[in-house]
Amino acid sequence: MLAKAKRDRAAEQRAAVRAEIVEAAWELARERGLPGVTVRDVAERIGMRAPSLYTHFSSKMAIIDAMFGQAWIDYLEVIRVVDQDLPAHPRAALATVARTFFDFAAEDLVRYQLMNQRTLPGFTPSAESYAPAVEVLARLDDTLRGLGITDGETRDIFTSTLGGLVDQQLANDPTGDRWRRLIDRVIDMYADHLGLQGPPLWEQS
Amino acid sequence: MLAKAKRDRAAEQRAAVRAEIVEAAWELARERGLPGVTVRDVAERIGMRAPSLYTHFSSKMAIIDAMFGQAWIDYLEVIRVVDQDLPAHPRAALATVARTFFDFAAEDLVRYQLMNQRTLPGFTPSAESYAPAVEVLARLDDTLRGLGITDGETRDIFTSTLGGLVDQQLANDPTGDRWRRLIDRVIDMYADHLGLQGPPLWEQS
DNA sequence: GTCTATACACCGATAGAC
DNA sequence: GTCTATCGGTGTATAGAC
Repeated sequence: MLAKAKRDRAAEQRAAVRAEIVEAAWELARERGLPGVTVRDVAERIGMRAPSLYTHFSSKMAIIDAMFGQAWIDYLEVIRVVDQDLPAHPRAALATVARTFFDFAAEDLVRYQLMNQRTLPGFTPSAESYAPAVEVLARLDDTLRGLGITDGETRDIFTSTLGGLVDQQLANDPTGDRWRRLIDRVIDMYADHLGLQGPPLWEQS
Repeated sequence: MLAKAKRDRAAEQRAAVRAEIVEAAWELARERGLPGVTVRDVAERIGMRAPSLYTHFSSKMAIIDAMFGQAWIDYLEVIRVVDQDLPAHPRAALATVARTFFDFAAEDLVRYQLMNQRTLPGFTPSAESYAPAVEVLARLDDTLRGLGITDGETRDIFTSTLGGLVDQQLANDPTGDRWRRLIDRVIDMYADHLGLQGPPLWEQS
């Protein structure tokens, strides 16, 4: 029993150090982009030397992989909360889903690149890190099914249209809201295309 | 006169070498991604040593900048041809514009990343290299205006929706056509939203 | 587990001979 | 204009002392 408790404390300590490493890696990524994350600098930021990190991660890619997984887990937590009280109005529900995704993405360009774009040549997420991404998509499917959207192509149009707004925002106006302001119009356009009932979110002049 | 002719030949030679360098850089980028483009390897590919490249480009970034400019010039040439006989039917014209962009983008993932995404930390195109991109957007404005689309937001919806299809295609199904097949549906959705007349491109079952 | 020291490969860029 | 040689730096990763 004593031994058990001791092992648990050690495991907790190791997990804490791992989290500290990943957090430092995120800081560097935000400041200098994903390629700016180097083992040396991550170690320095938490008062370690580079070789010490290899006690906790087998390689730099393992650190990136942990960042990828954590980002999707963070988003999963966000939508778990949001999904609990989506508006009853279908268009408003779609707009809420869209705005939640948009804001999470726009909040952190580097995180979005890591999560959704193939920006790191050679990086492929591990099955473990990919799992929360799969769950996010499954939940989105559930939500859309609740609104009567069951067709795969129709779902693809939703995700790609939304992704397009995010991409343009991040690429061309990273600190503004030029494309965010279009969310309601785009949701109406999509809802009209589906024949979703209810008043439009956006009033054309 | 003789001196003039001699200078011209020298200038042509220099331009040819520059083009050769840029072409070799593209080959490397396609094979190994944009970060895989190194001055050494570009030089080796054309039978030179790395320092010799600095006779033709002041830095590696200058090479990337030339690649950026050339990519947009290439696309400009494509749409100059396509614009000459766009279909009379407005929806068909939109679909042609969309398919032209989509296919050019999907043809070369790395080129698309360089042209349209902020994937290289620290790279900002020079004014000269950016000029053809501006002209492409101006021509798109002309085309859309010809279809009665004059509002900036409405234009932004077109470009972002189209970009979204491309991004999803490249990120999730780079060799397939899962999102390309949605172009007609998406164009109809957009045209319906605008109140564009004419029969739909895509027949819902 | 963390450290120092270091290996090894690679990078962009420059100096100076030819 | 191209070369050889090299600088000063980067990177990931390992060996071995403590």
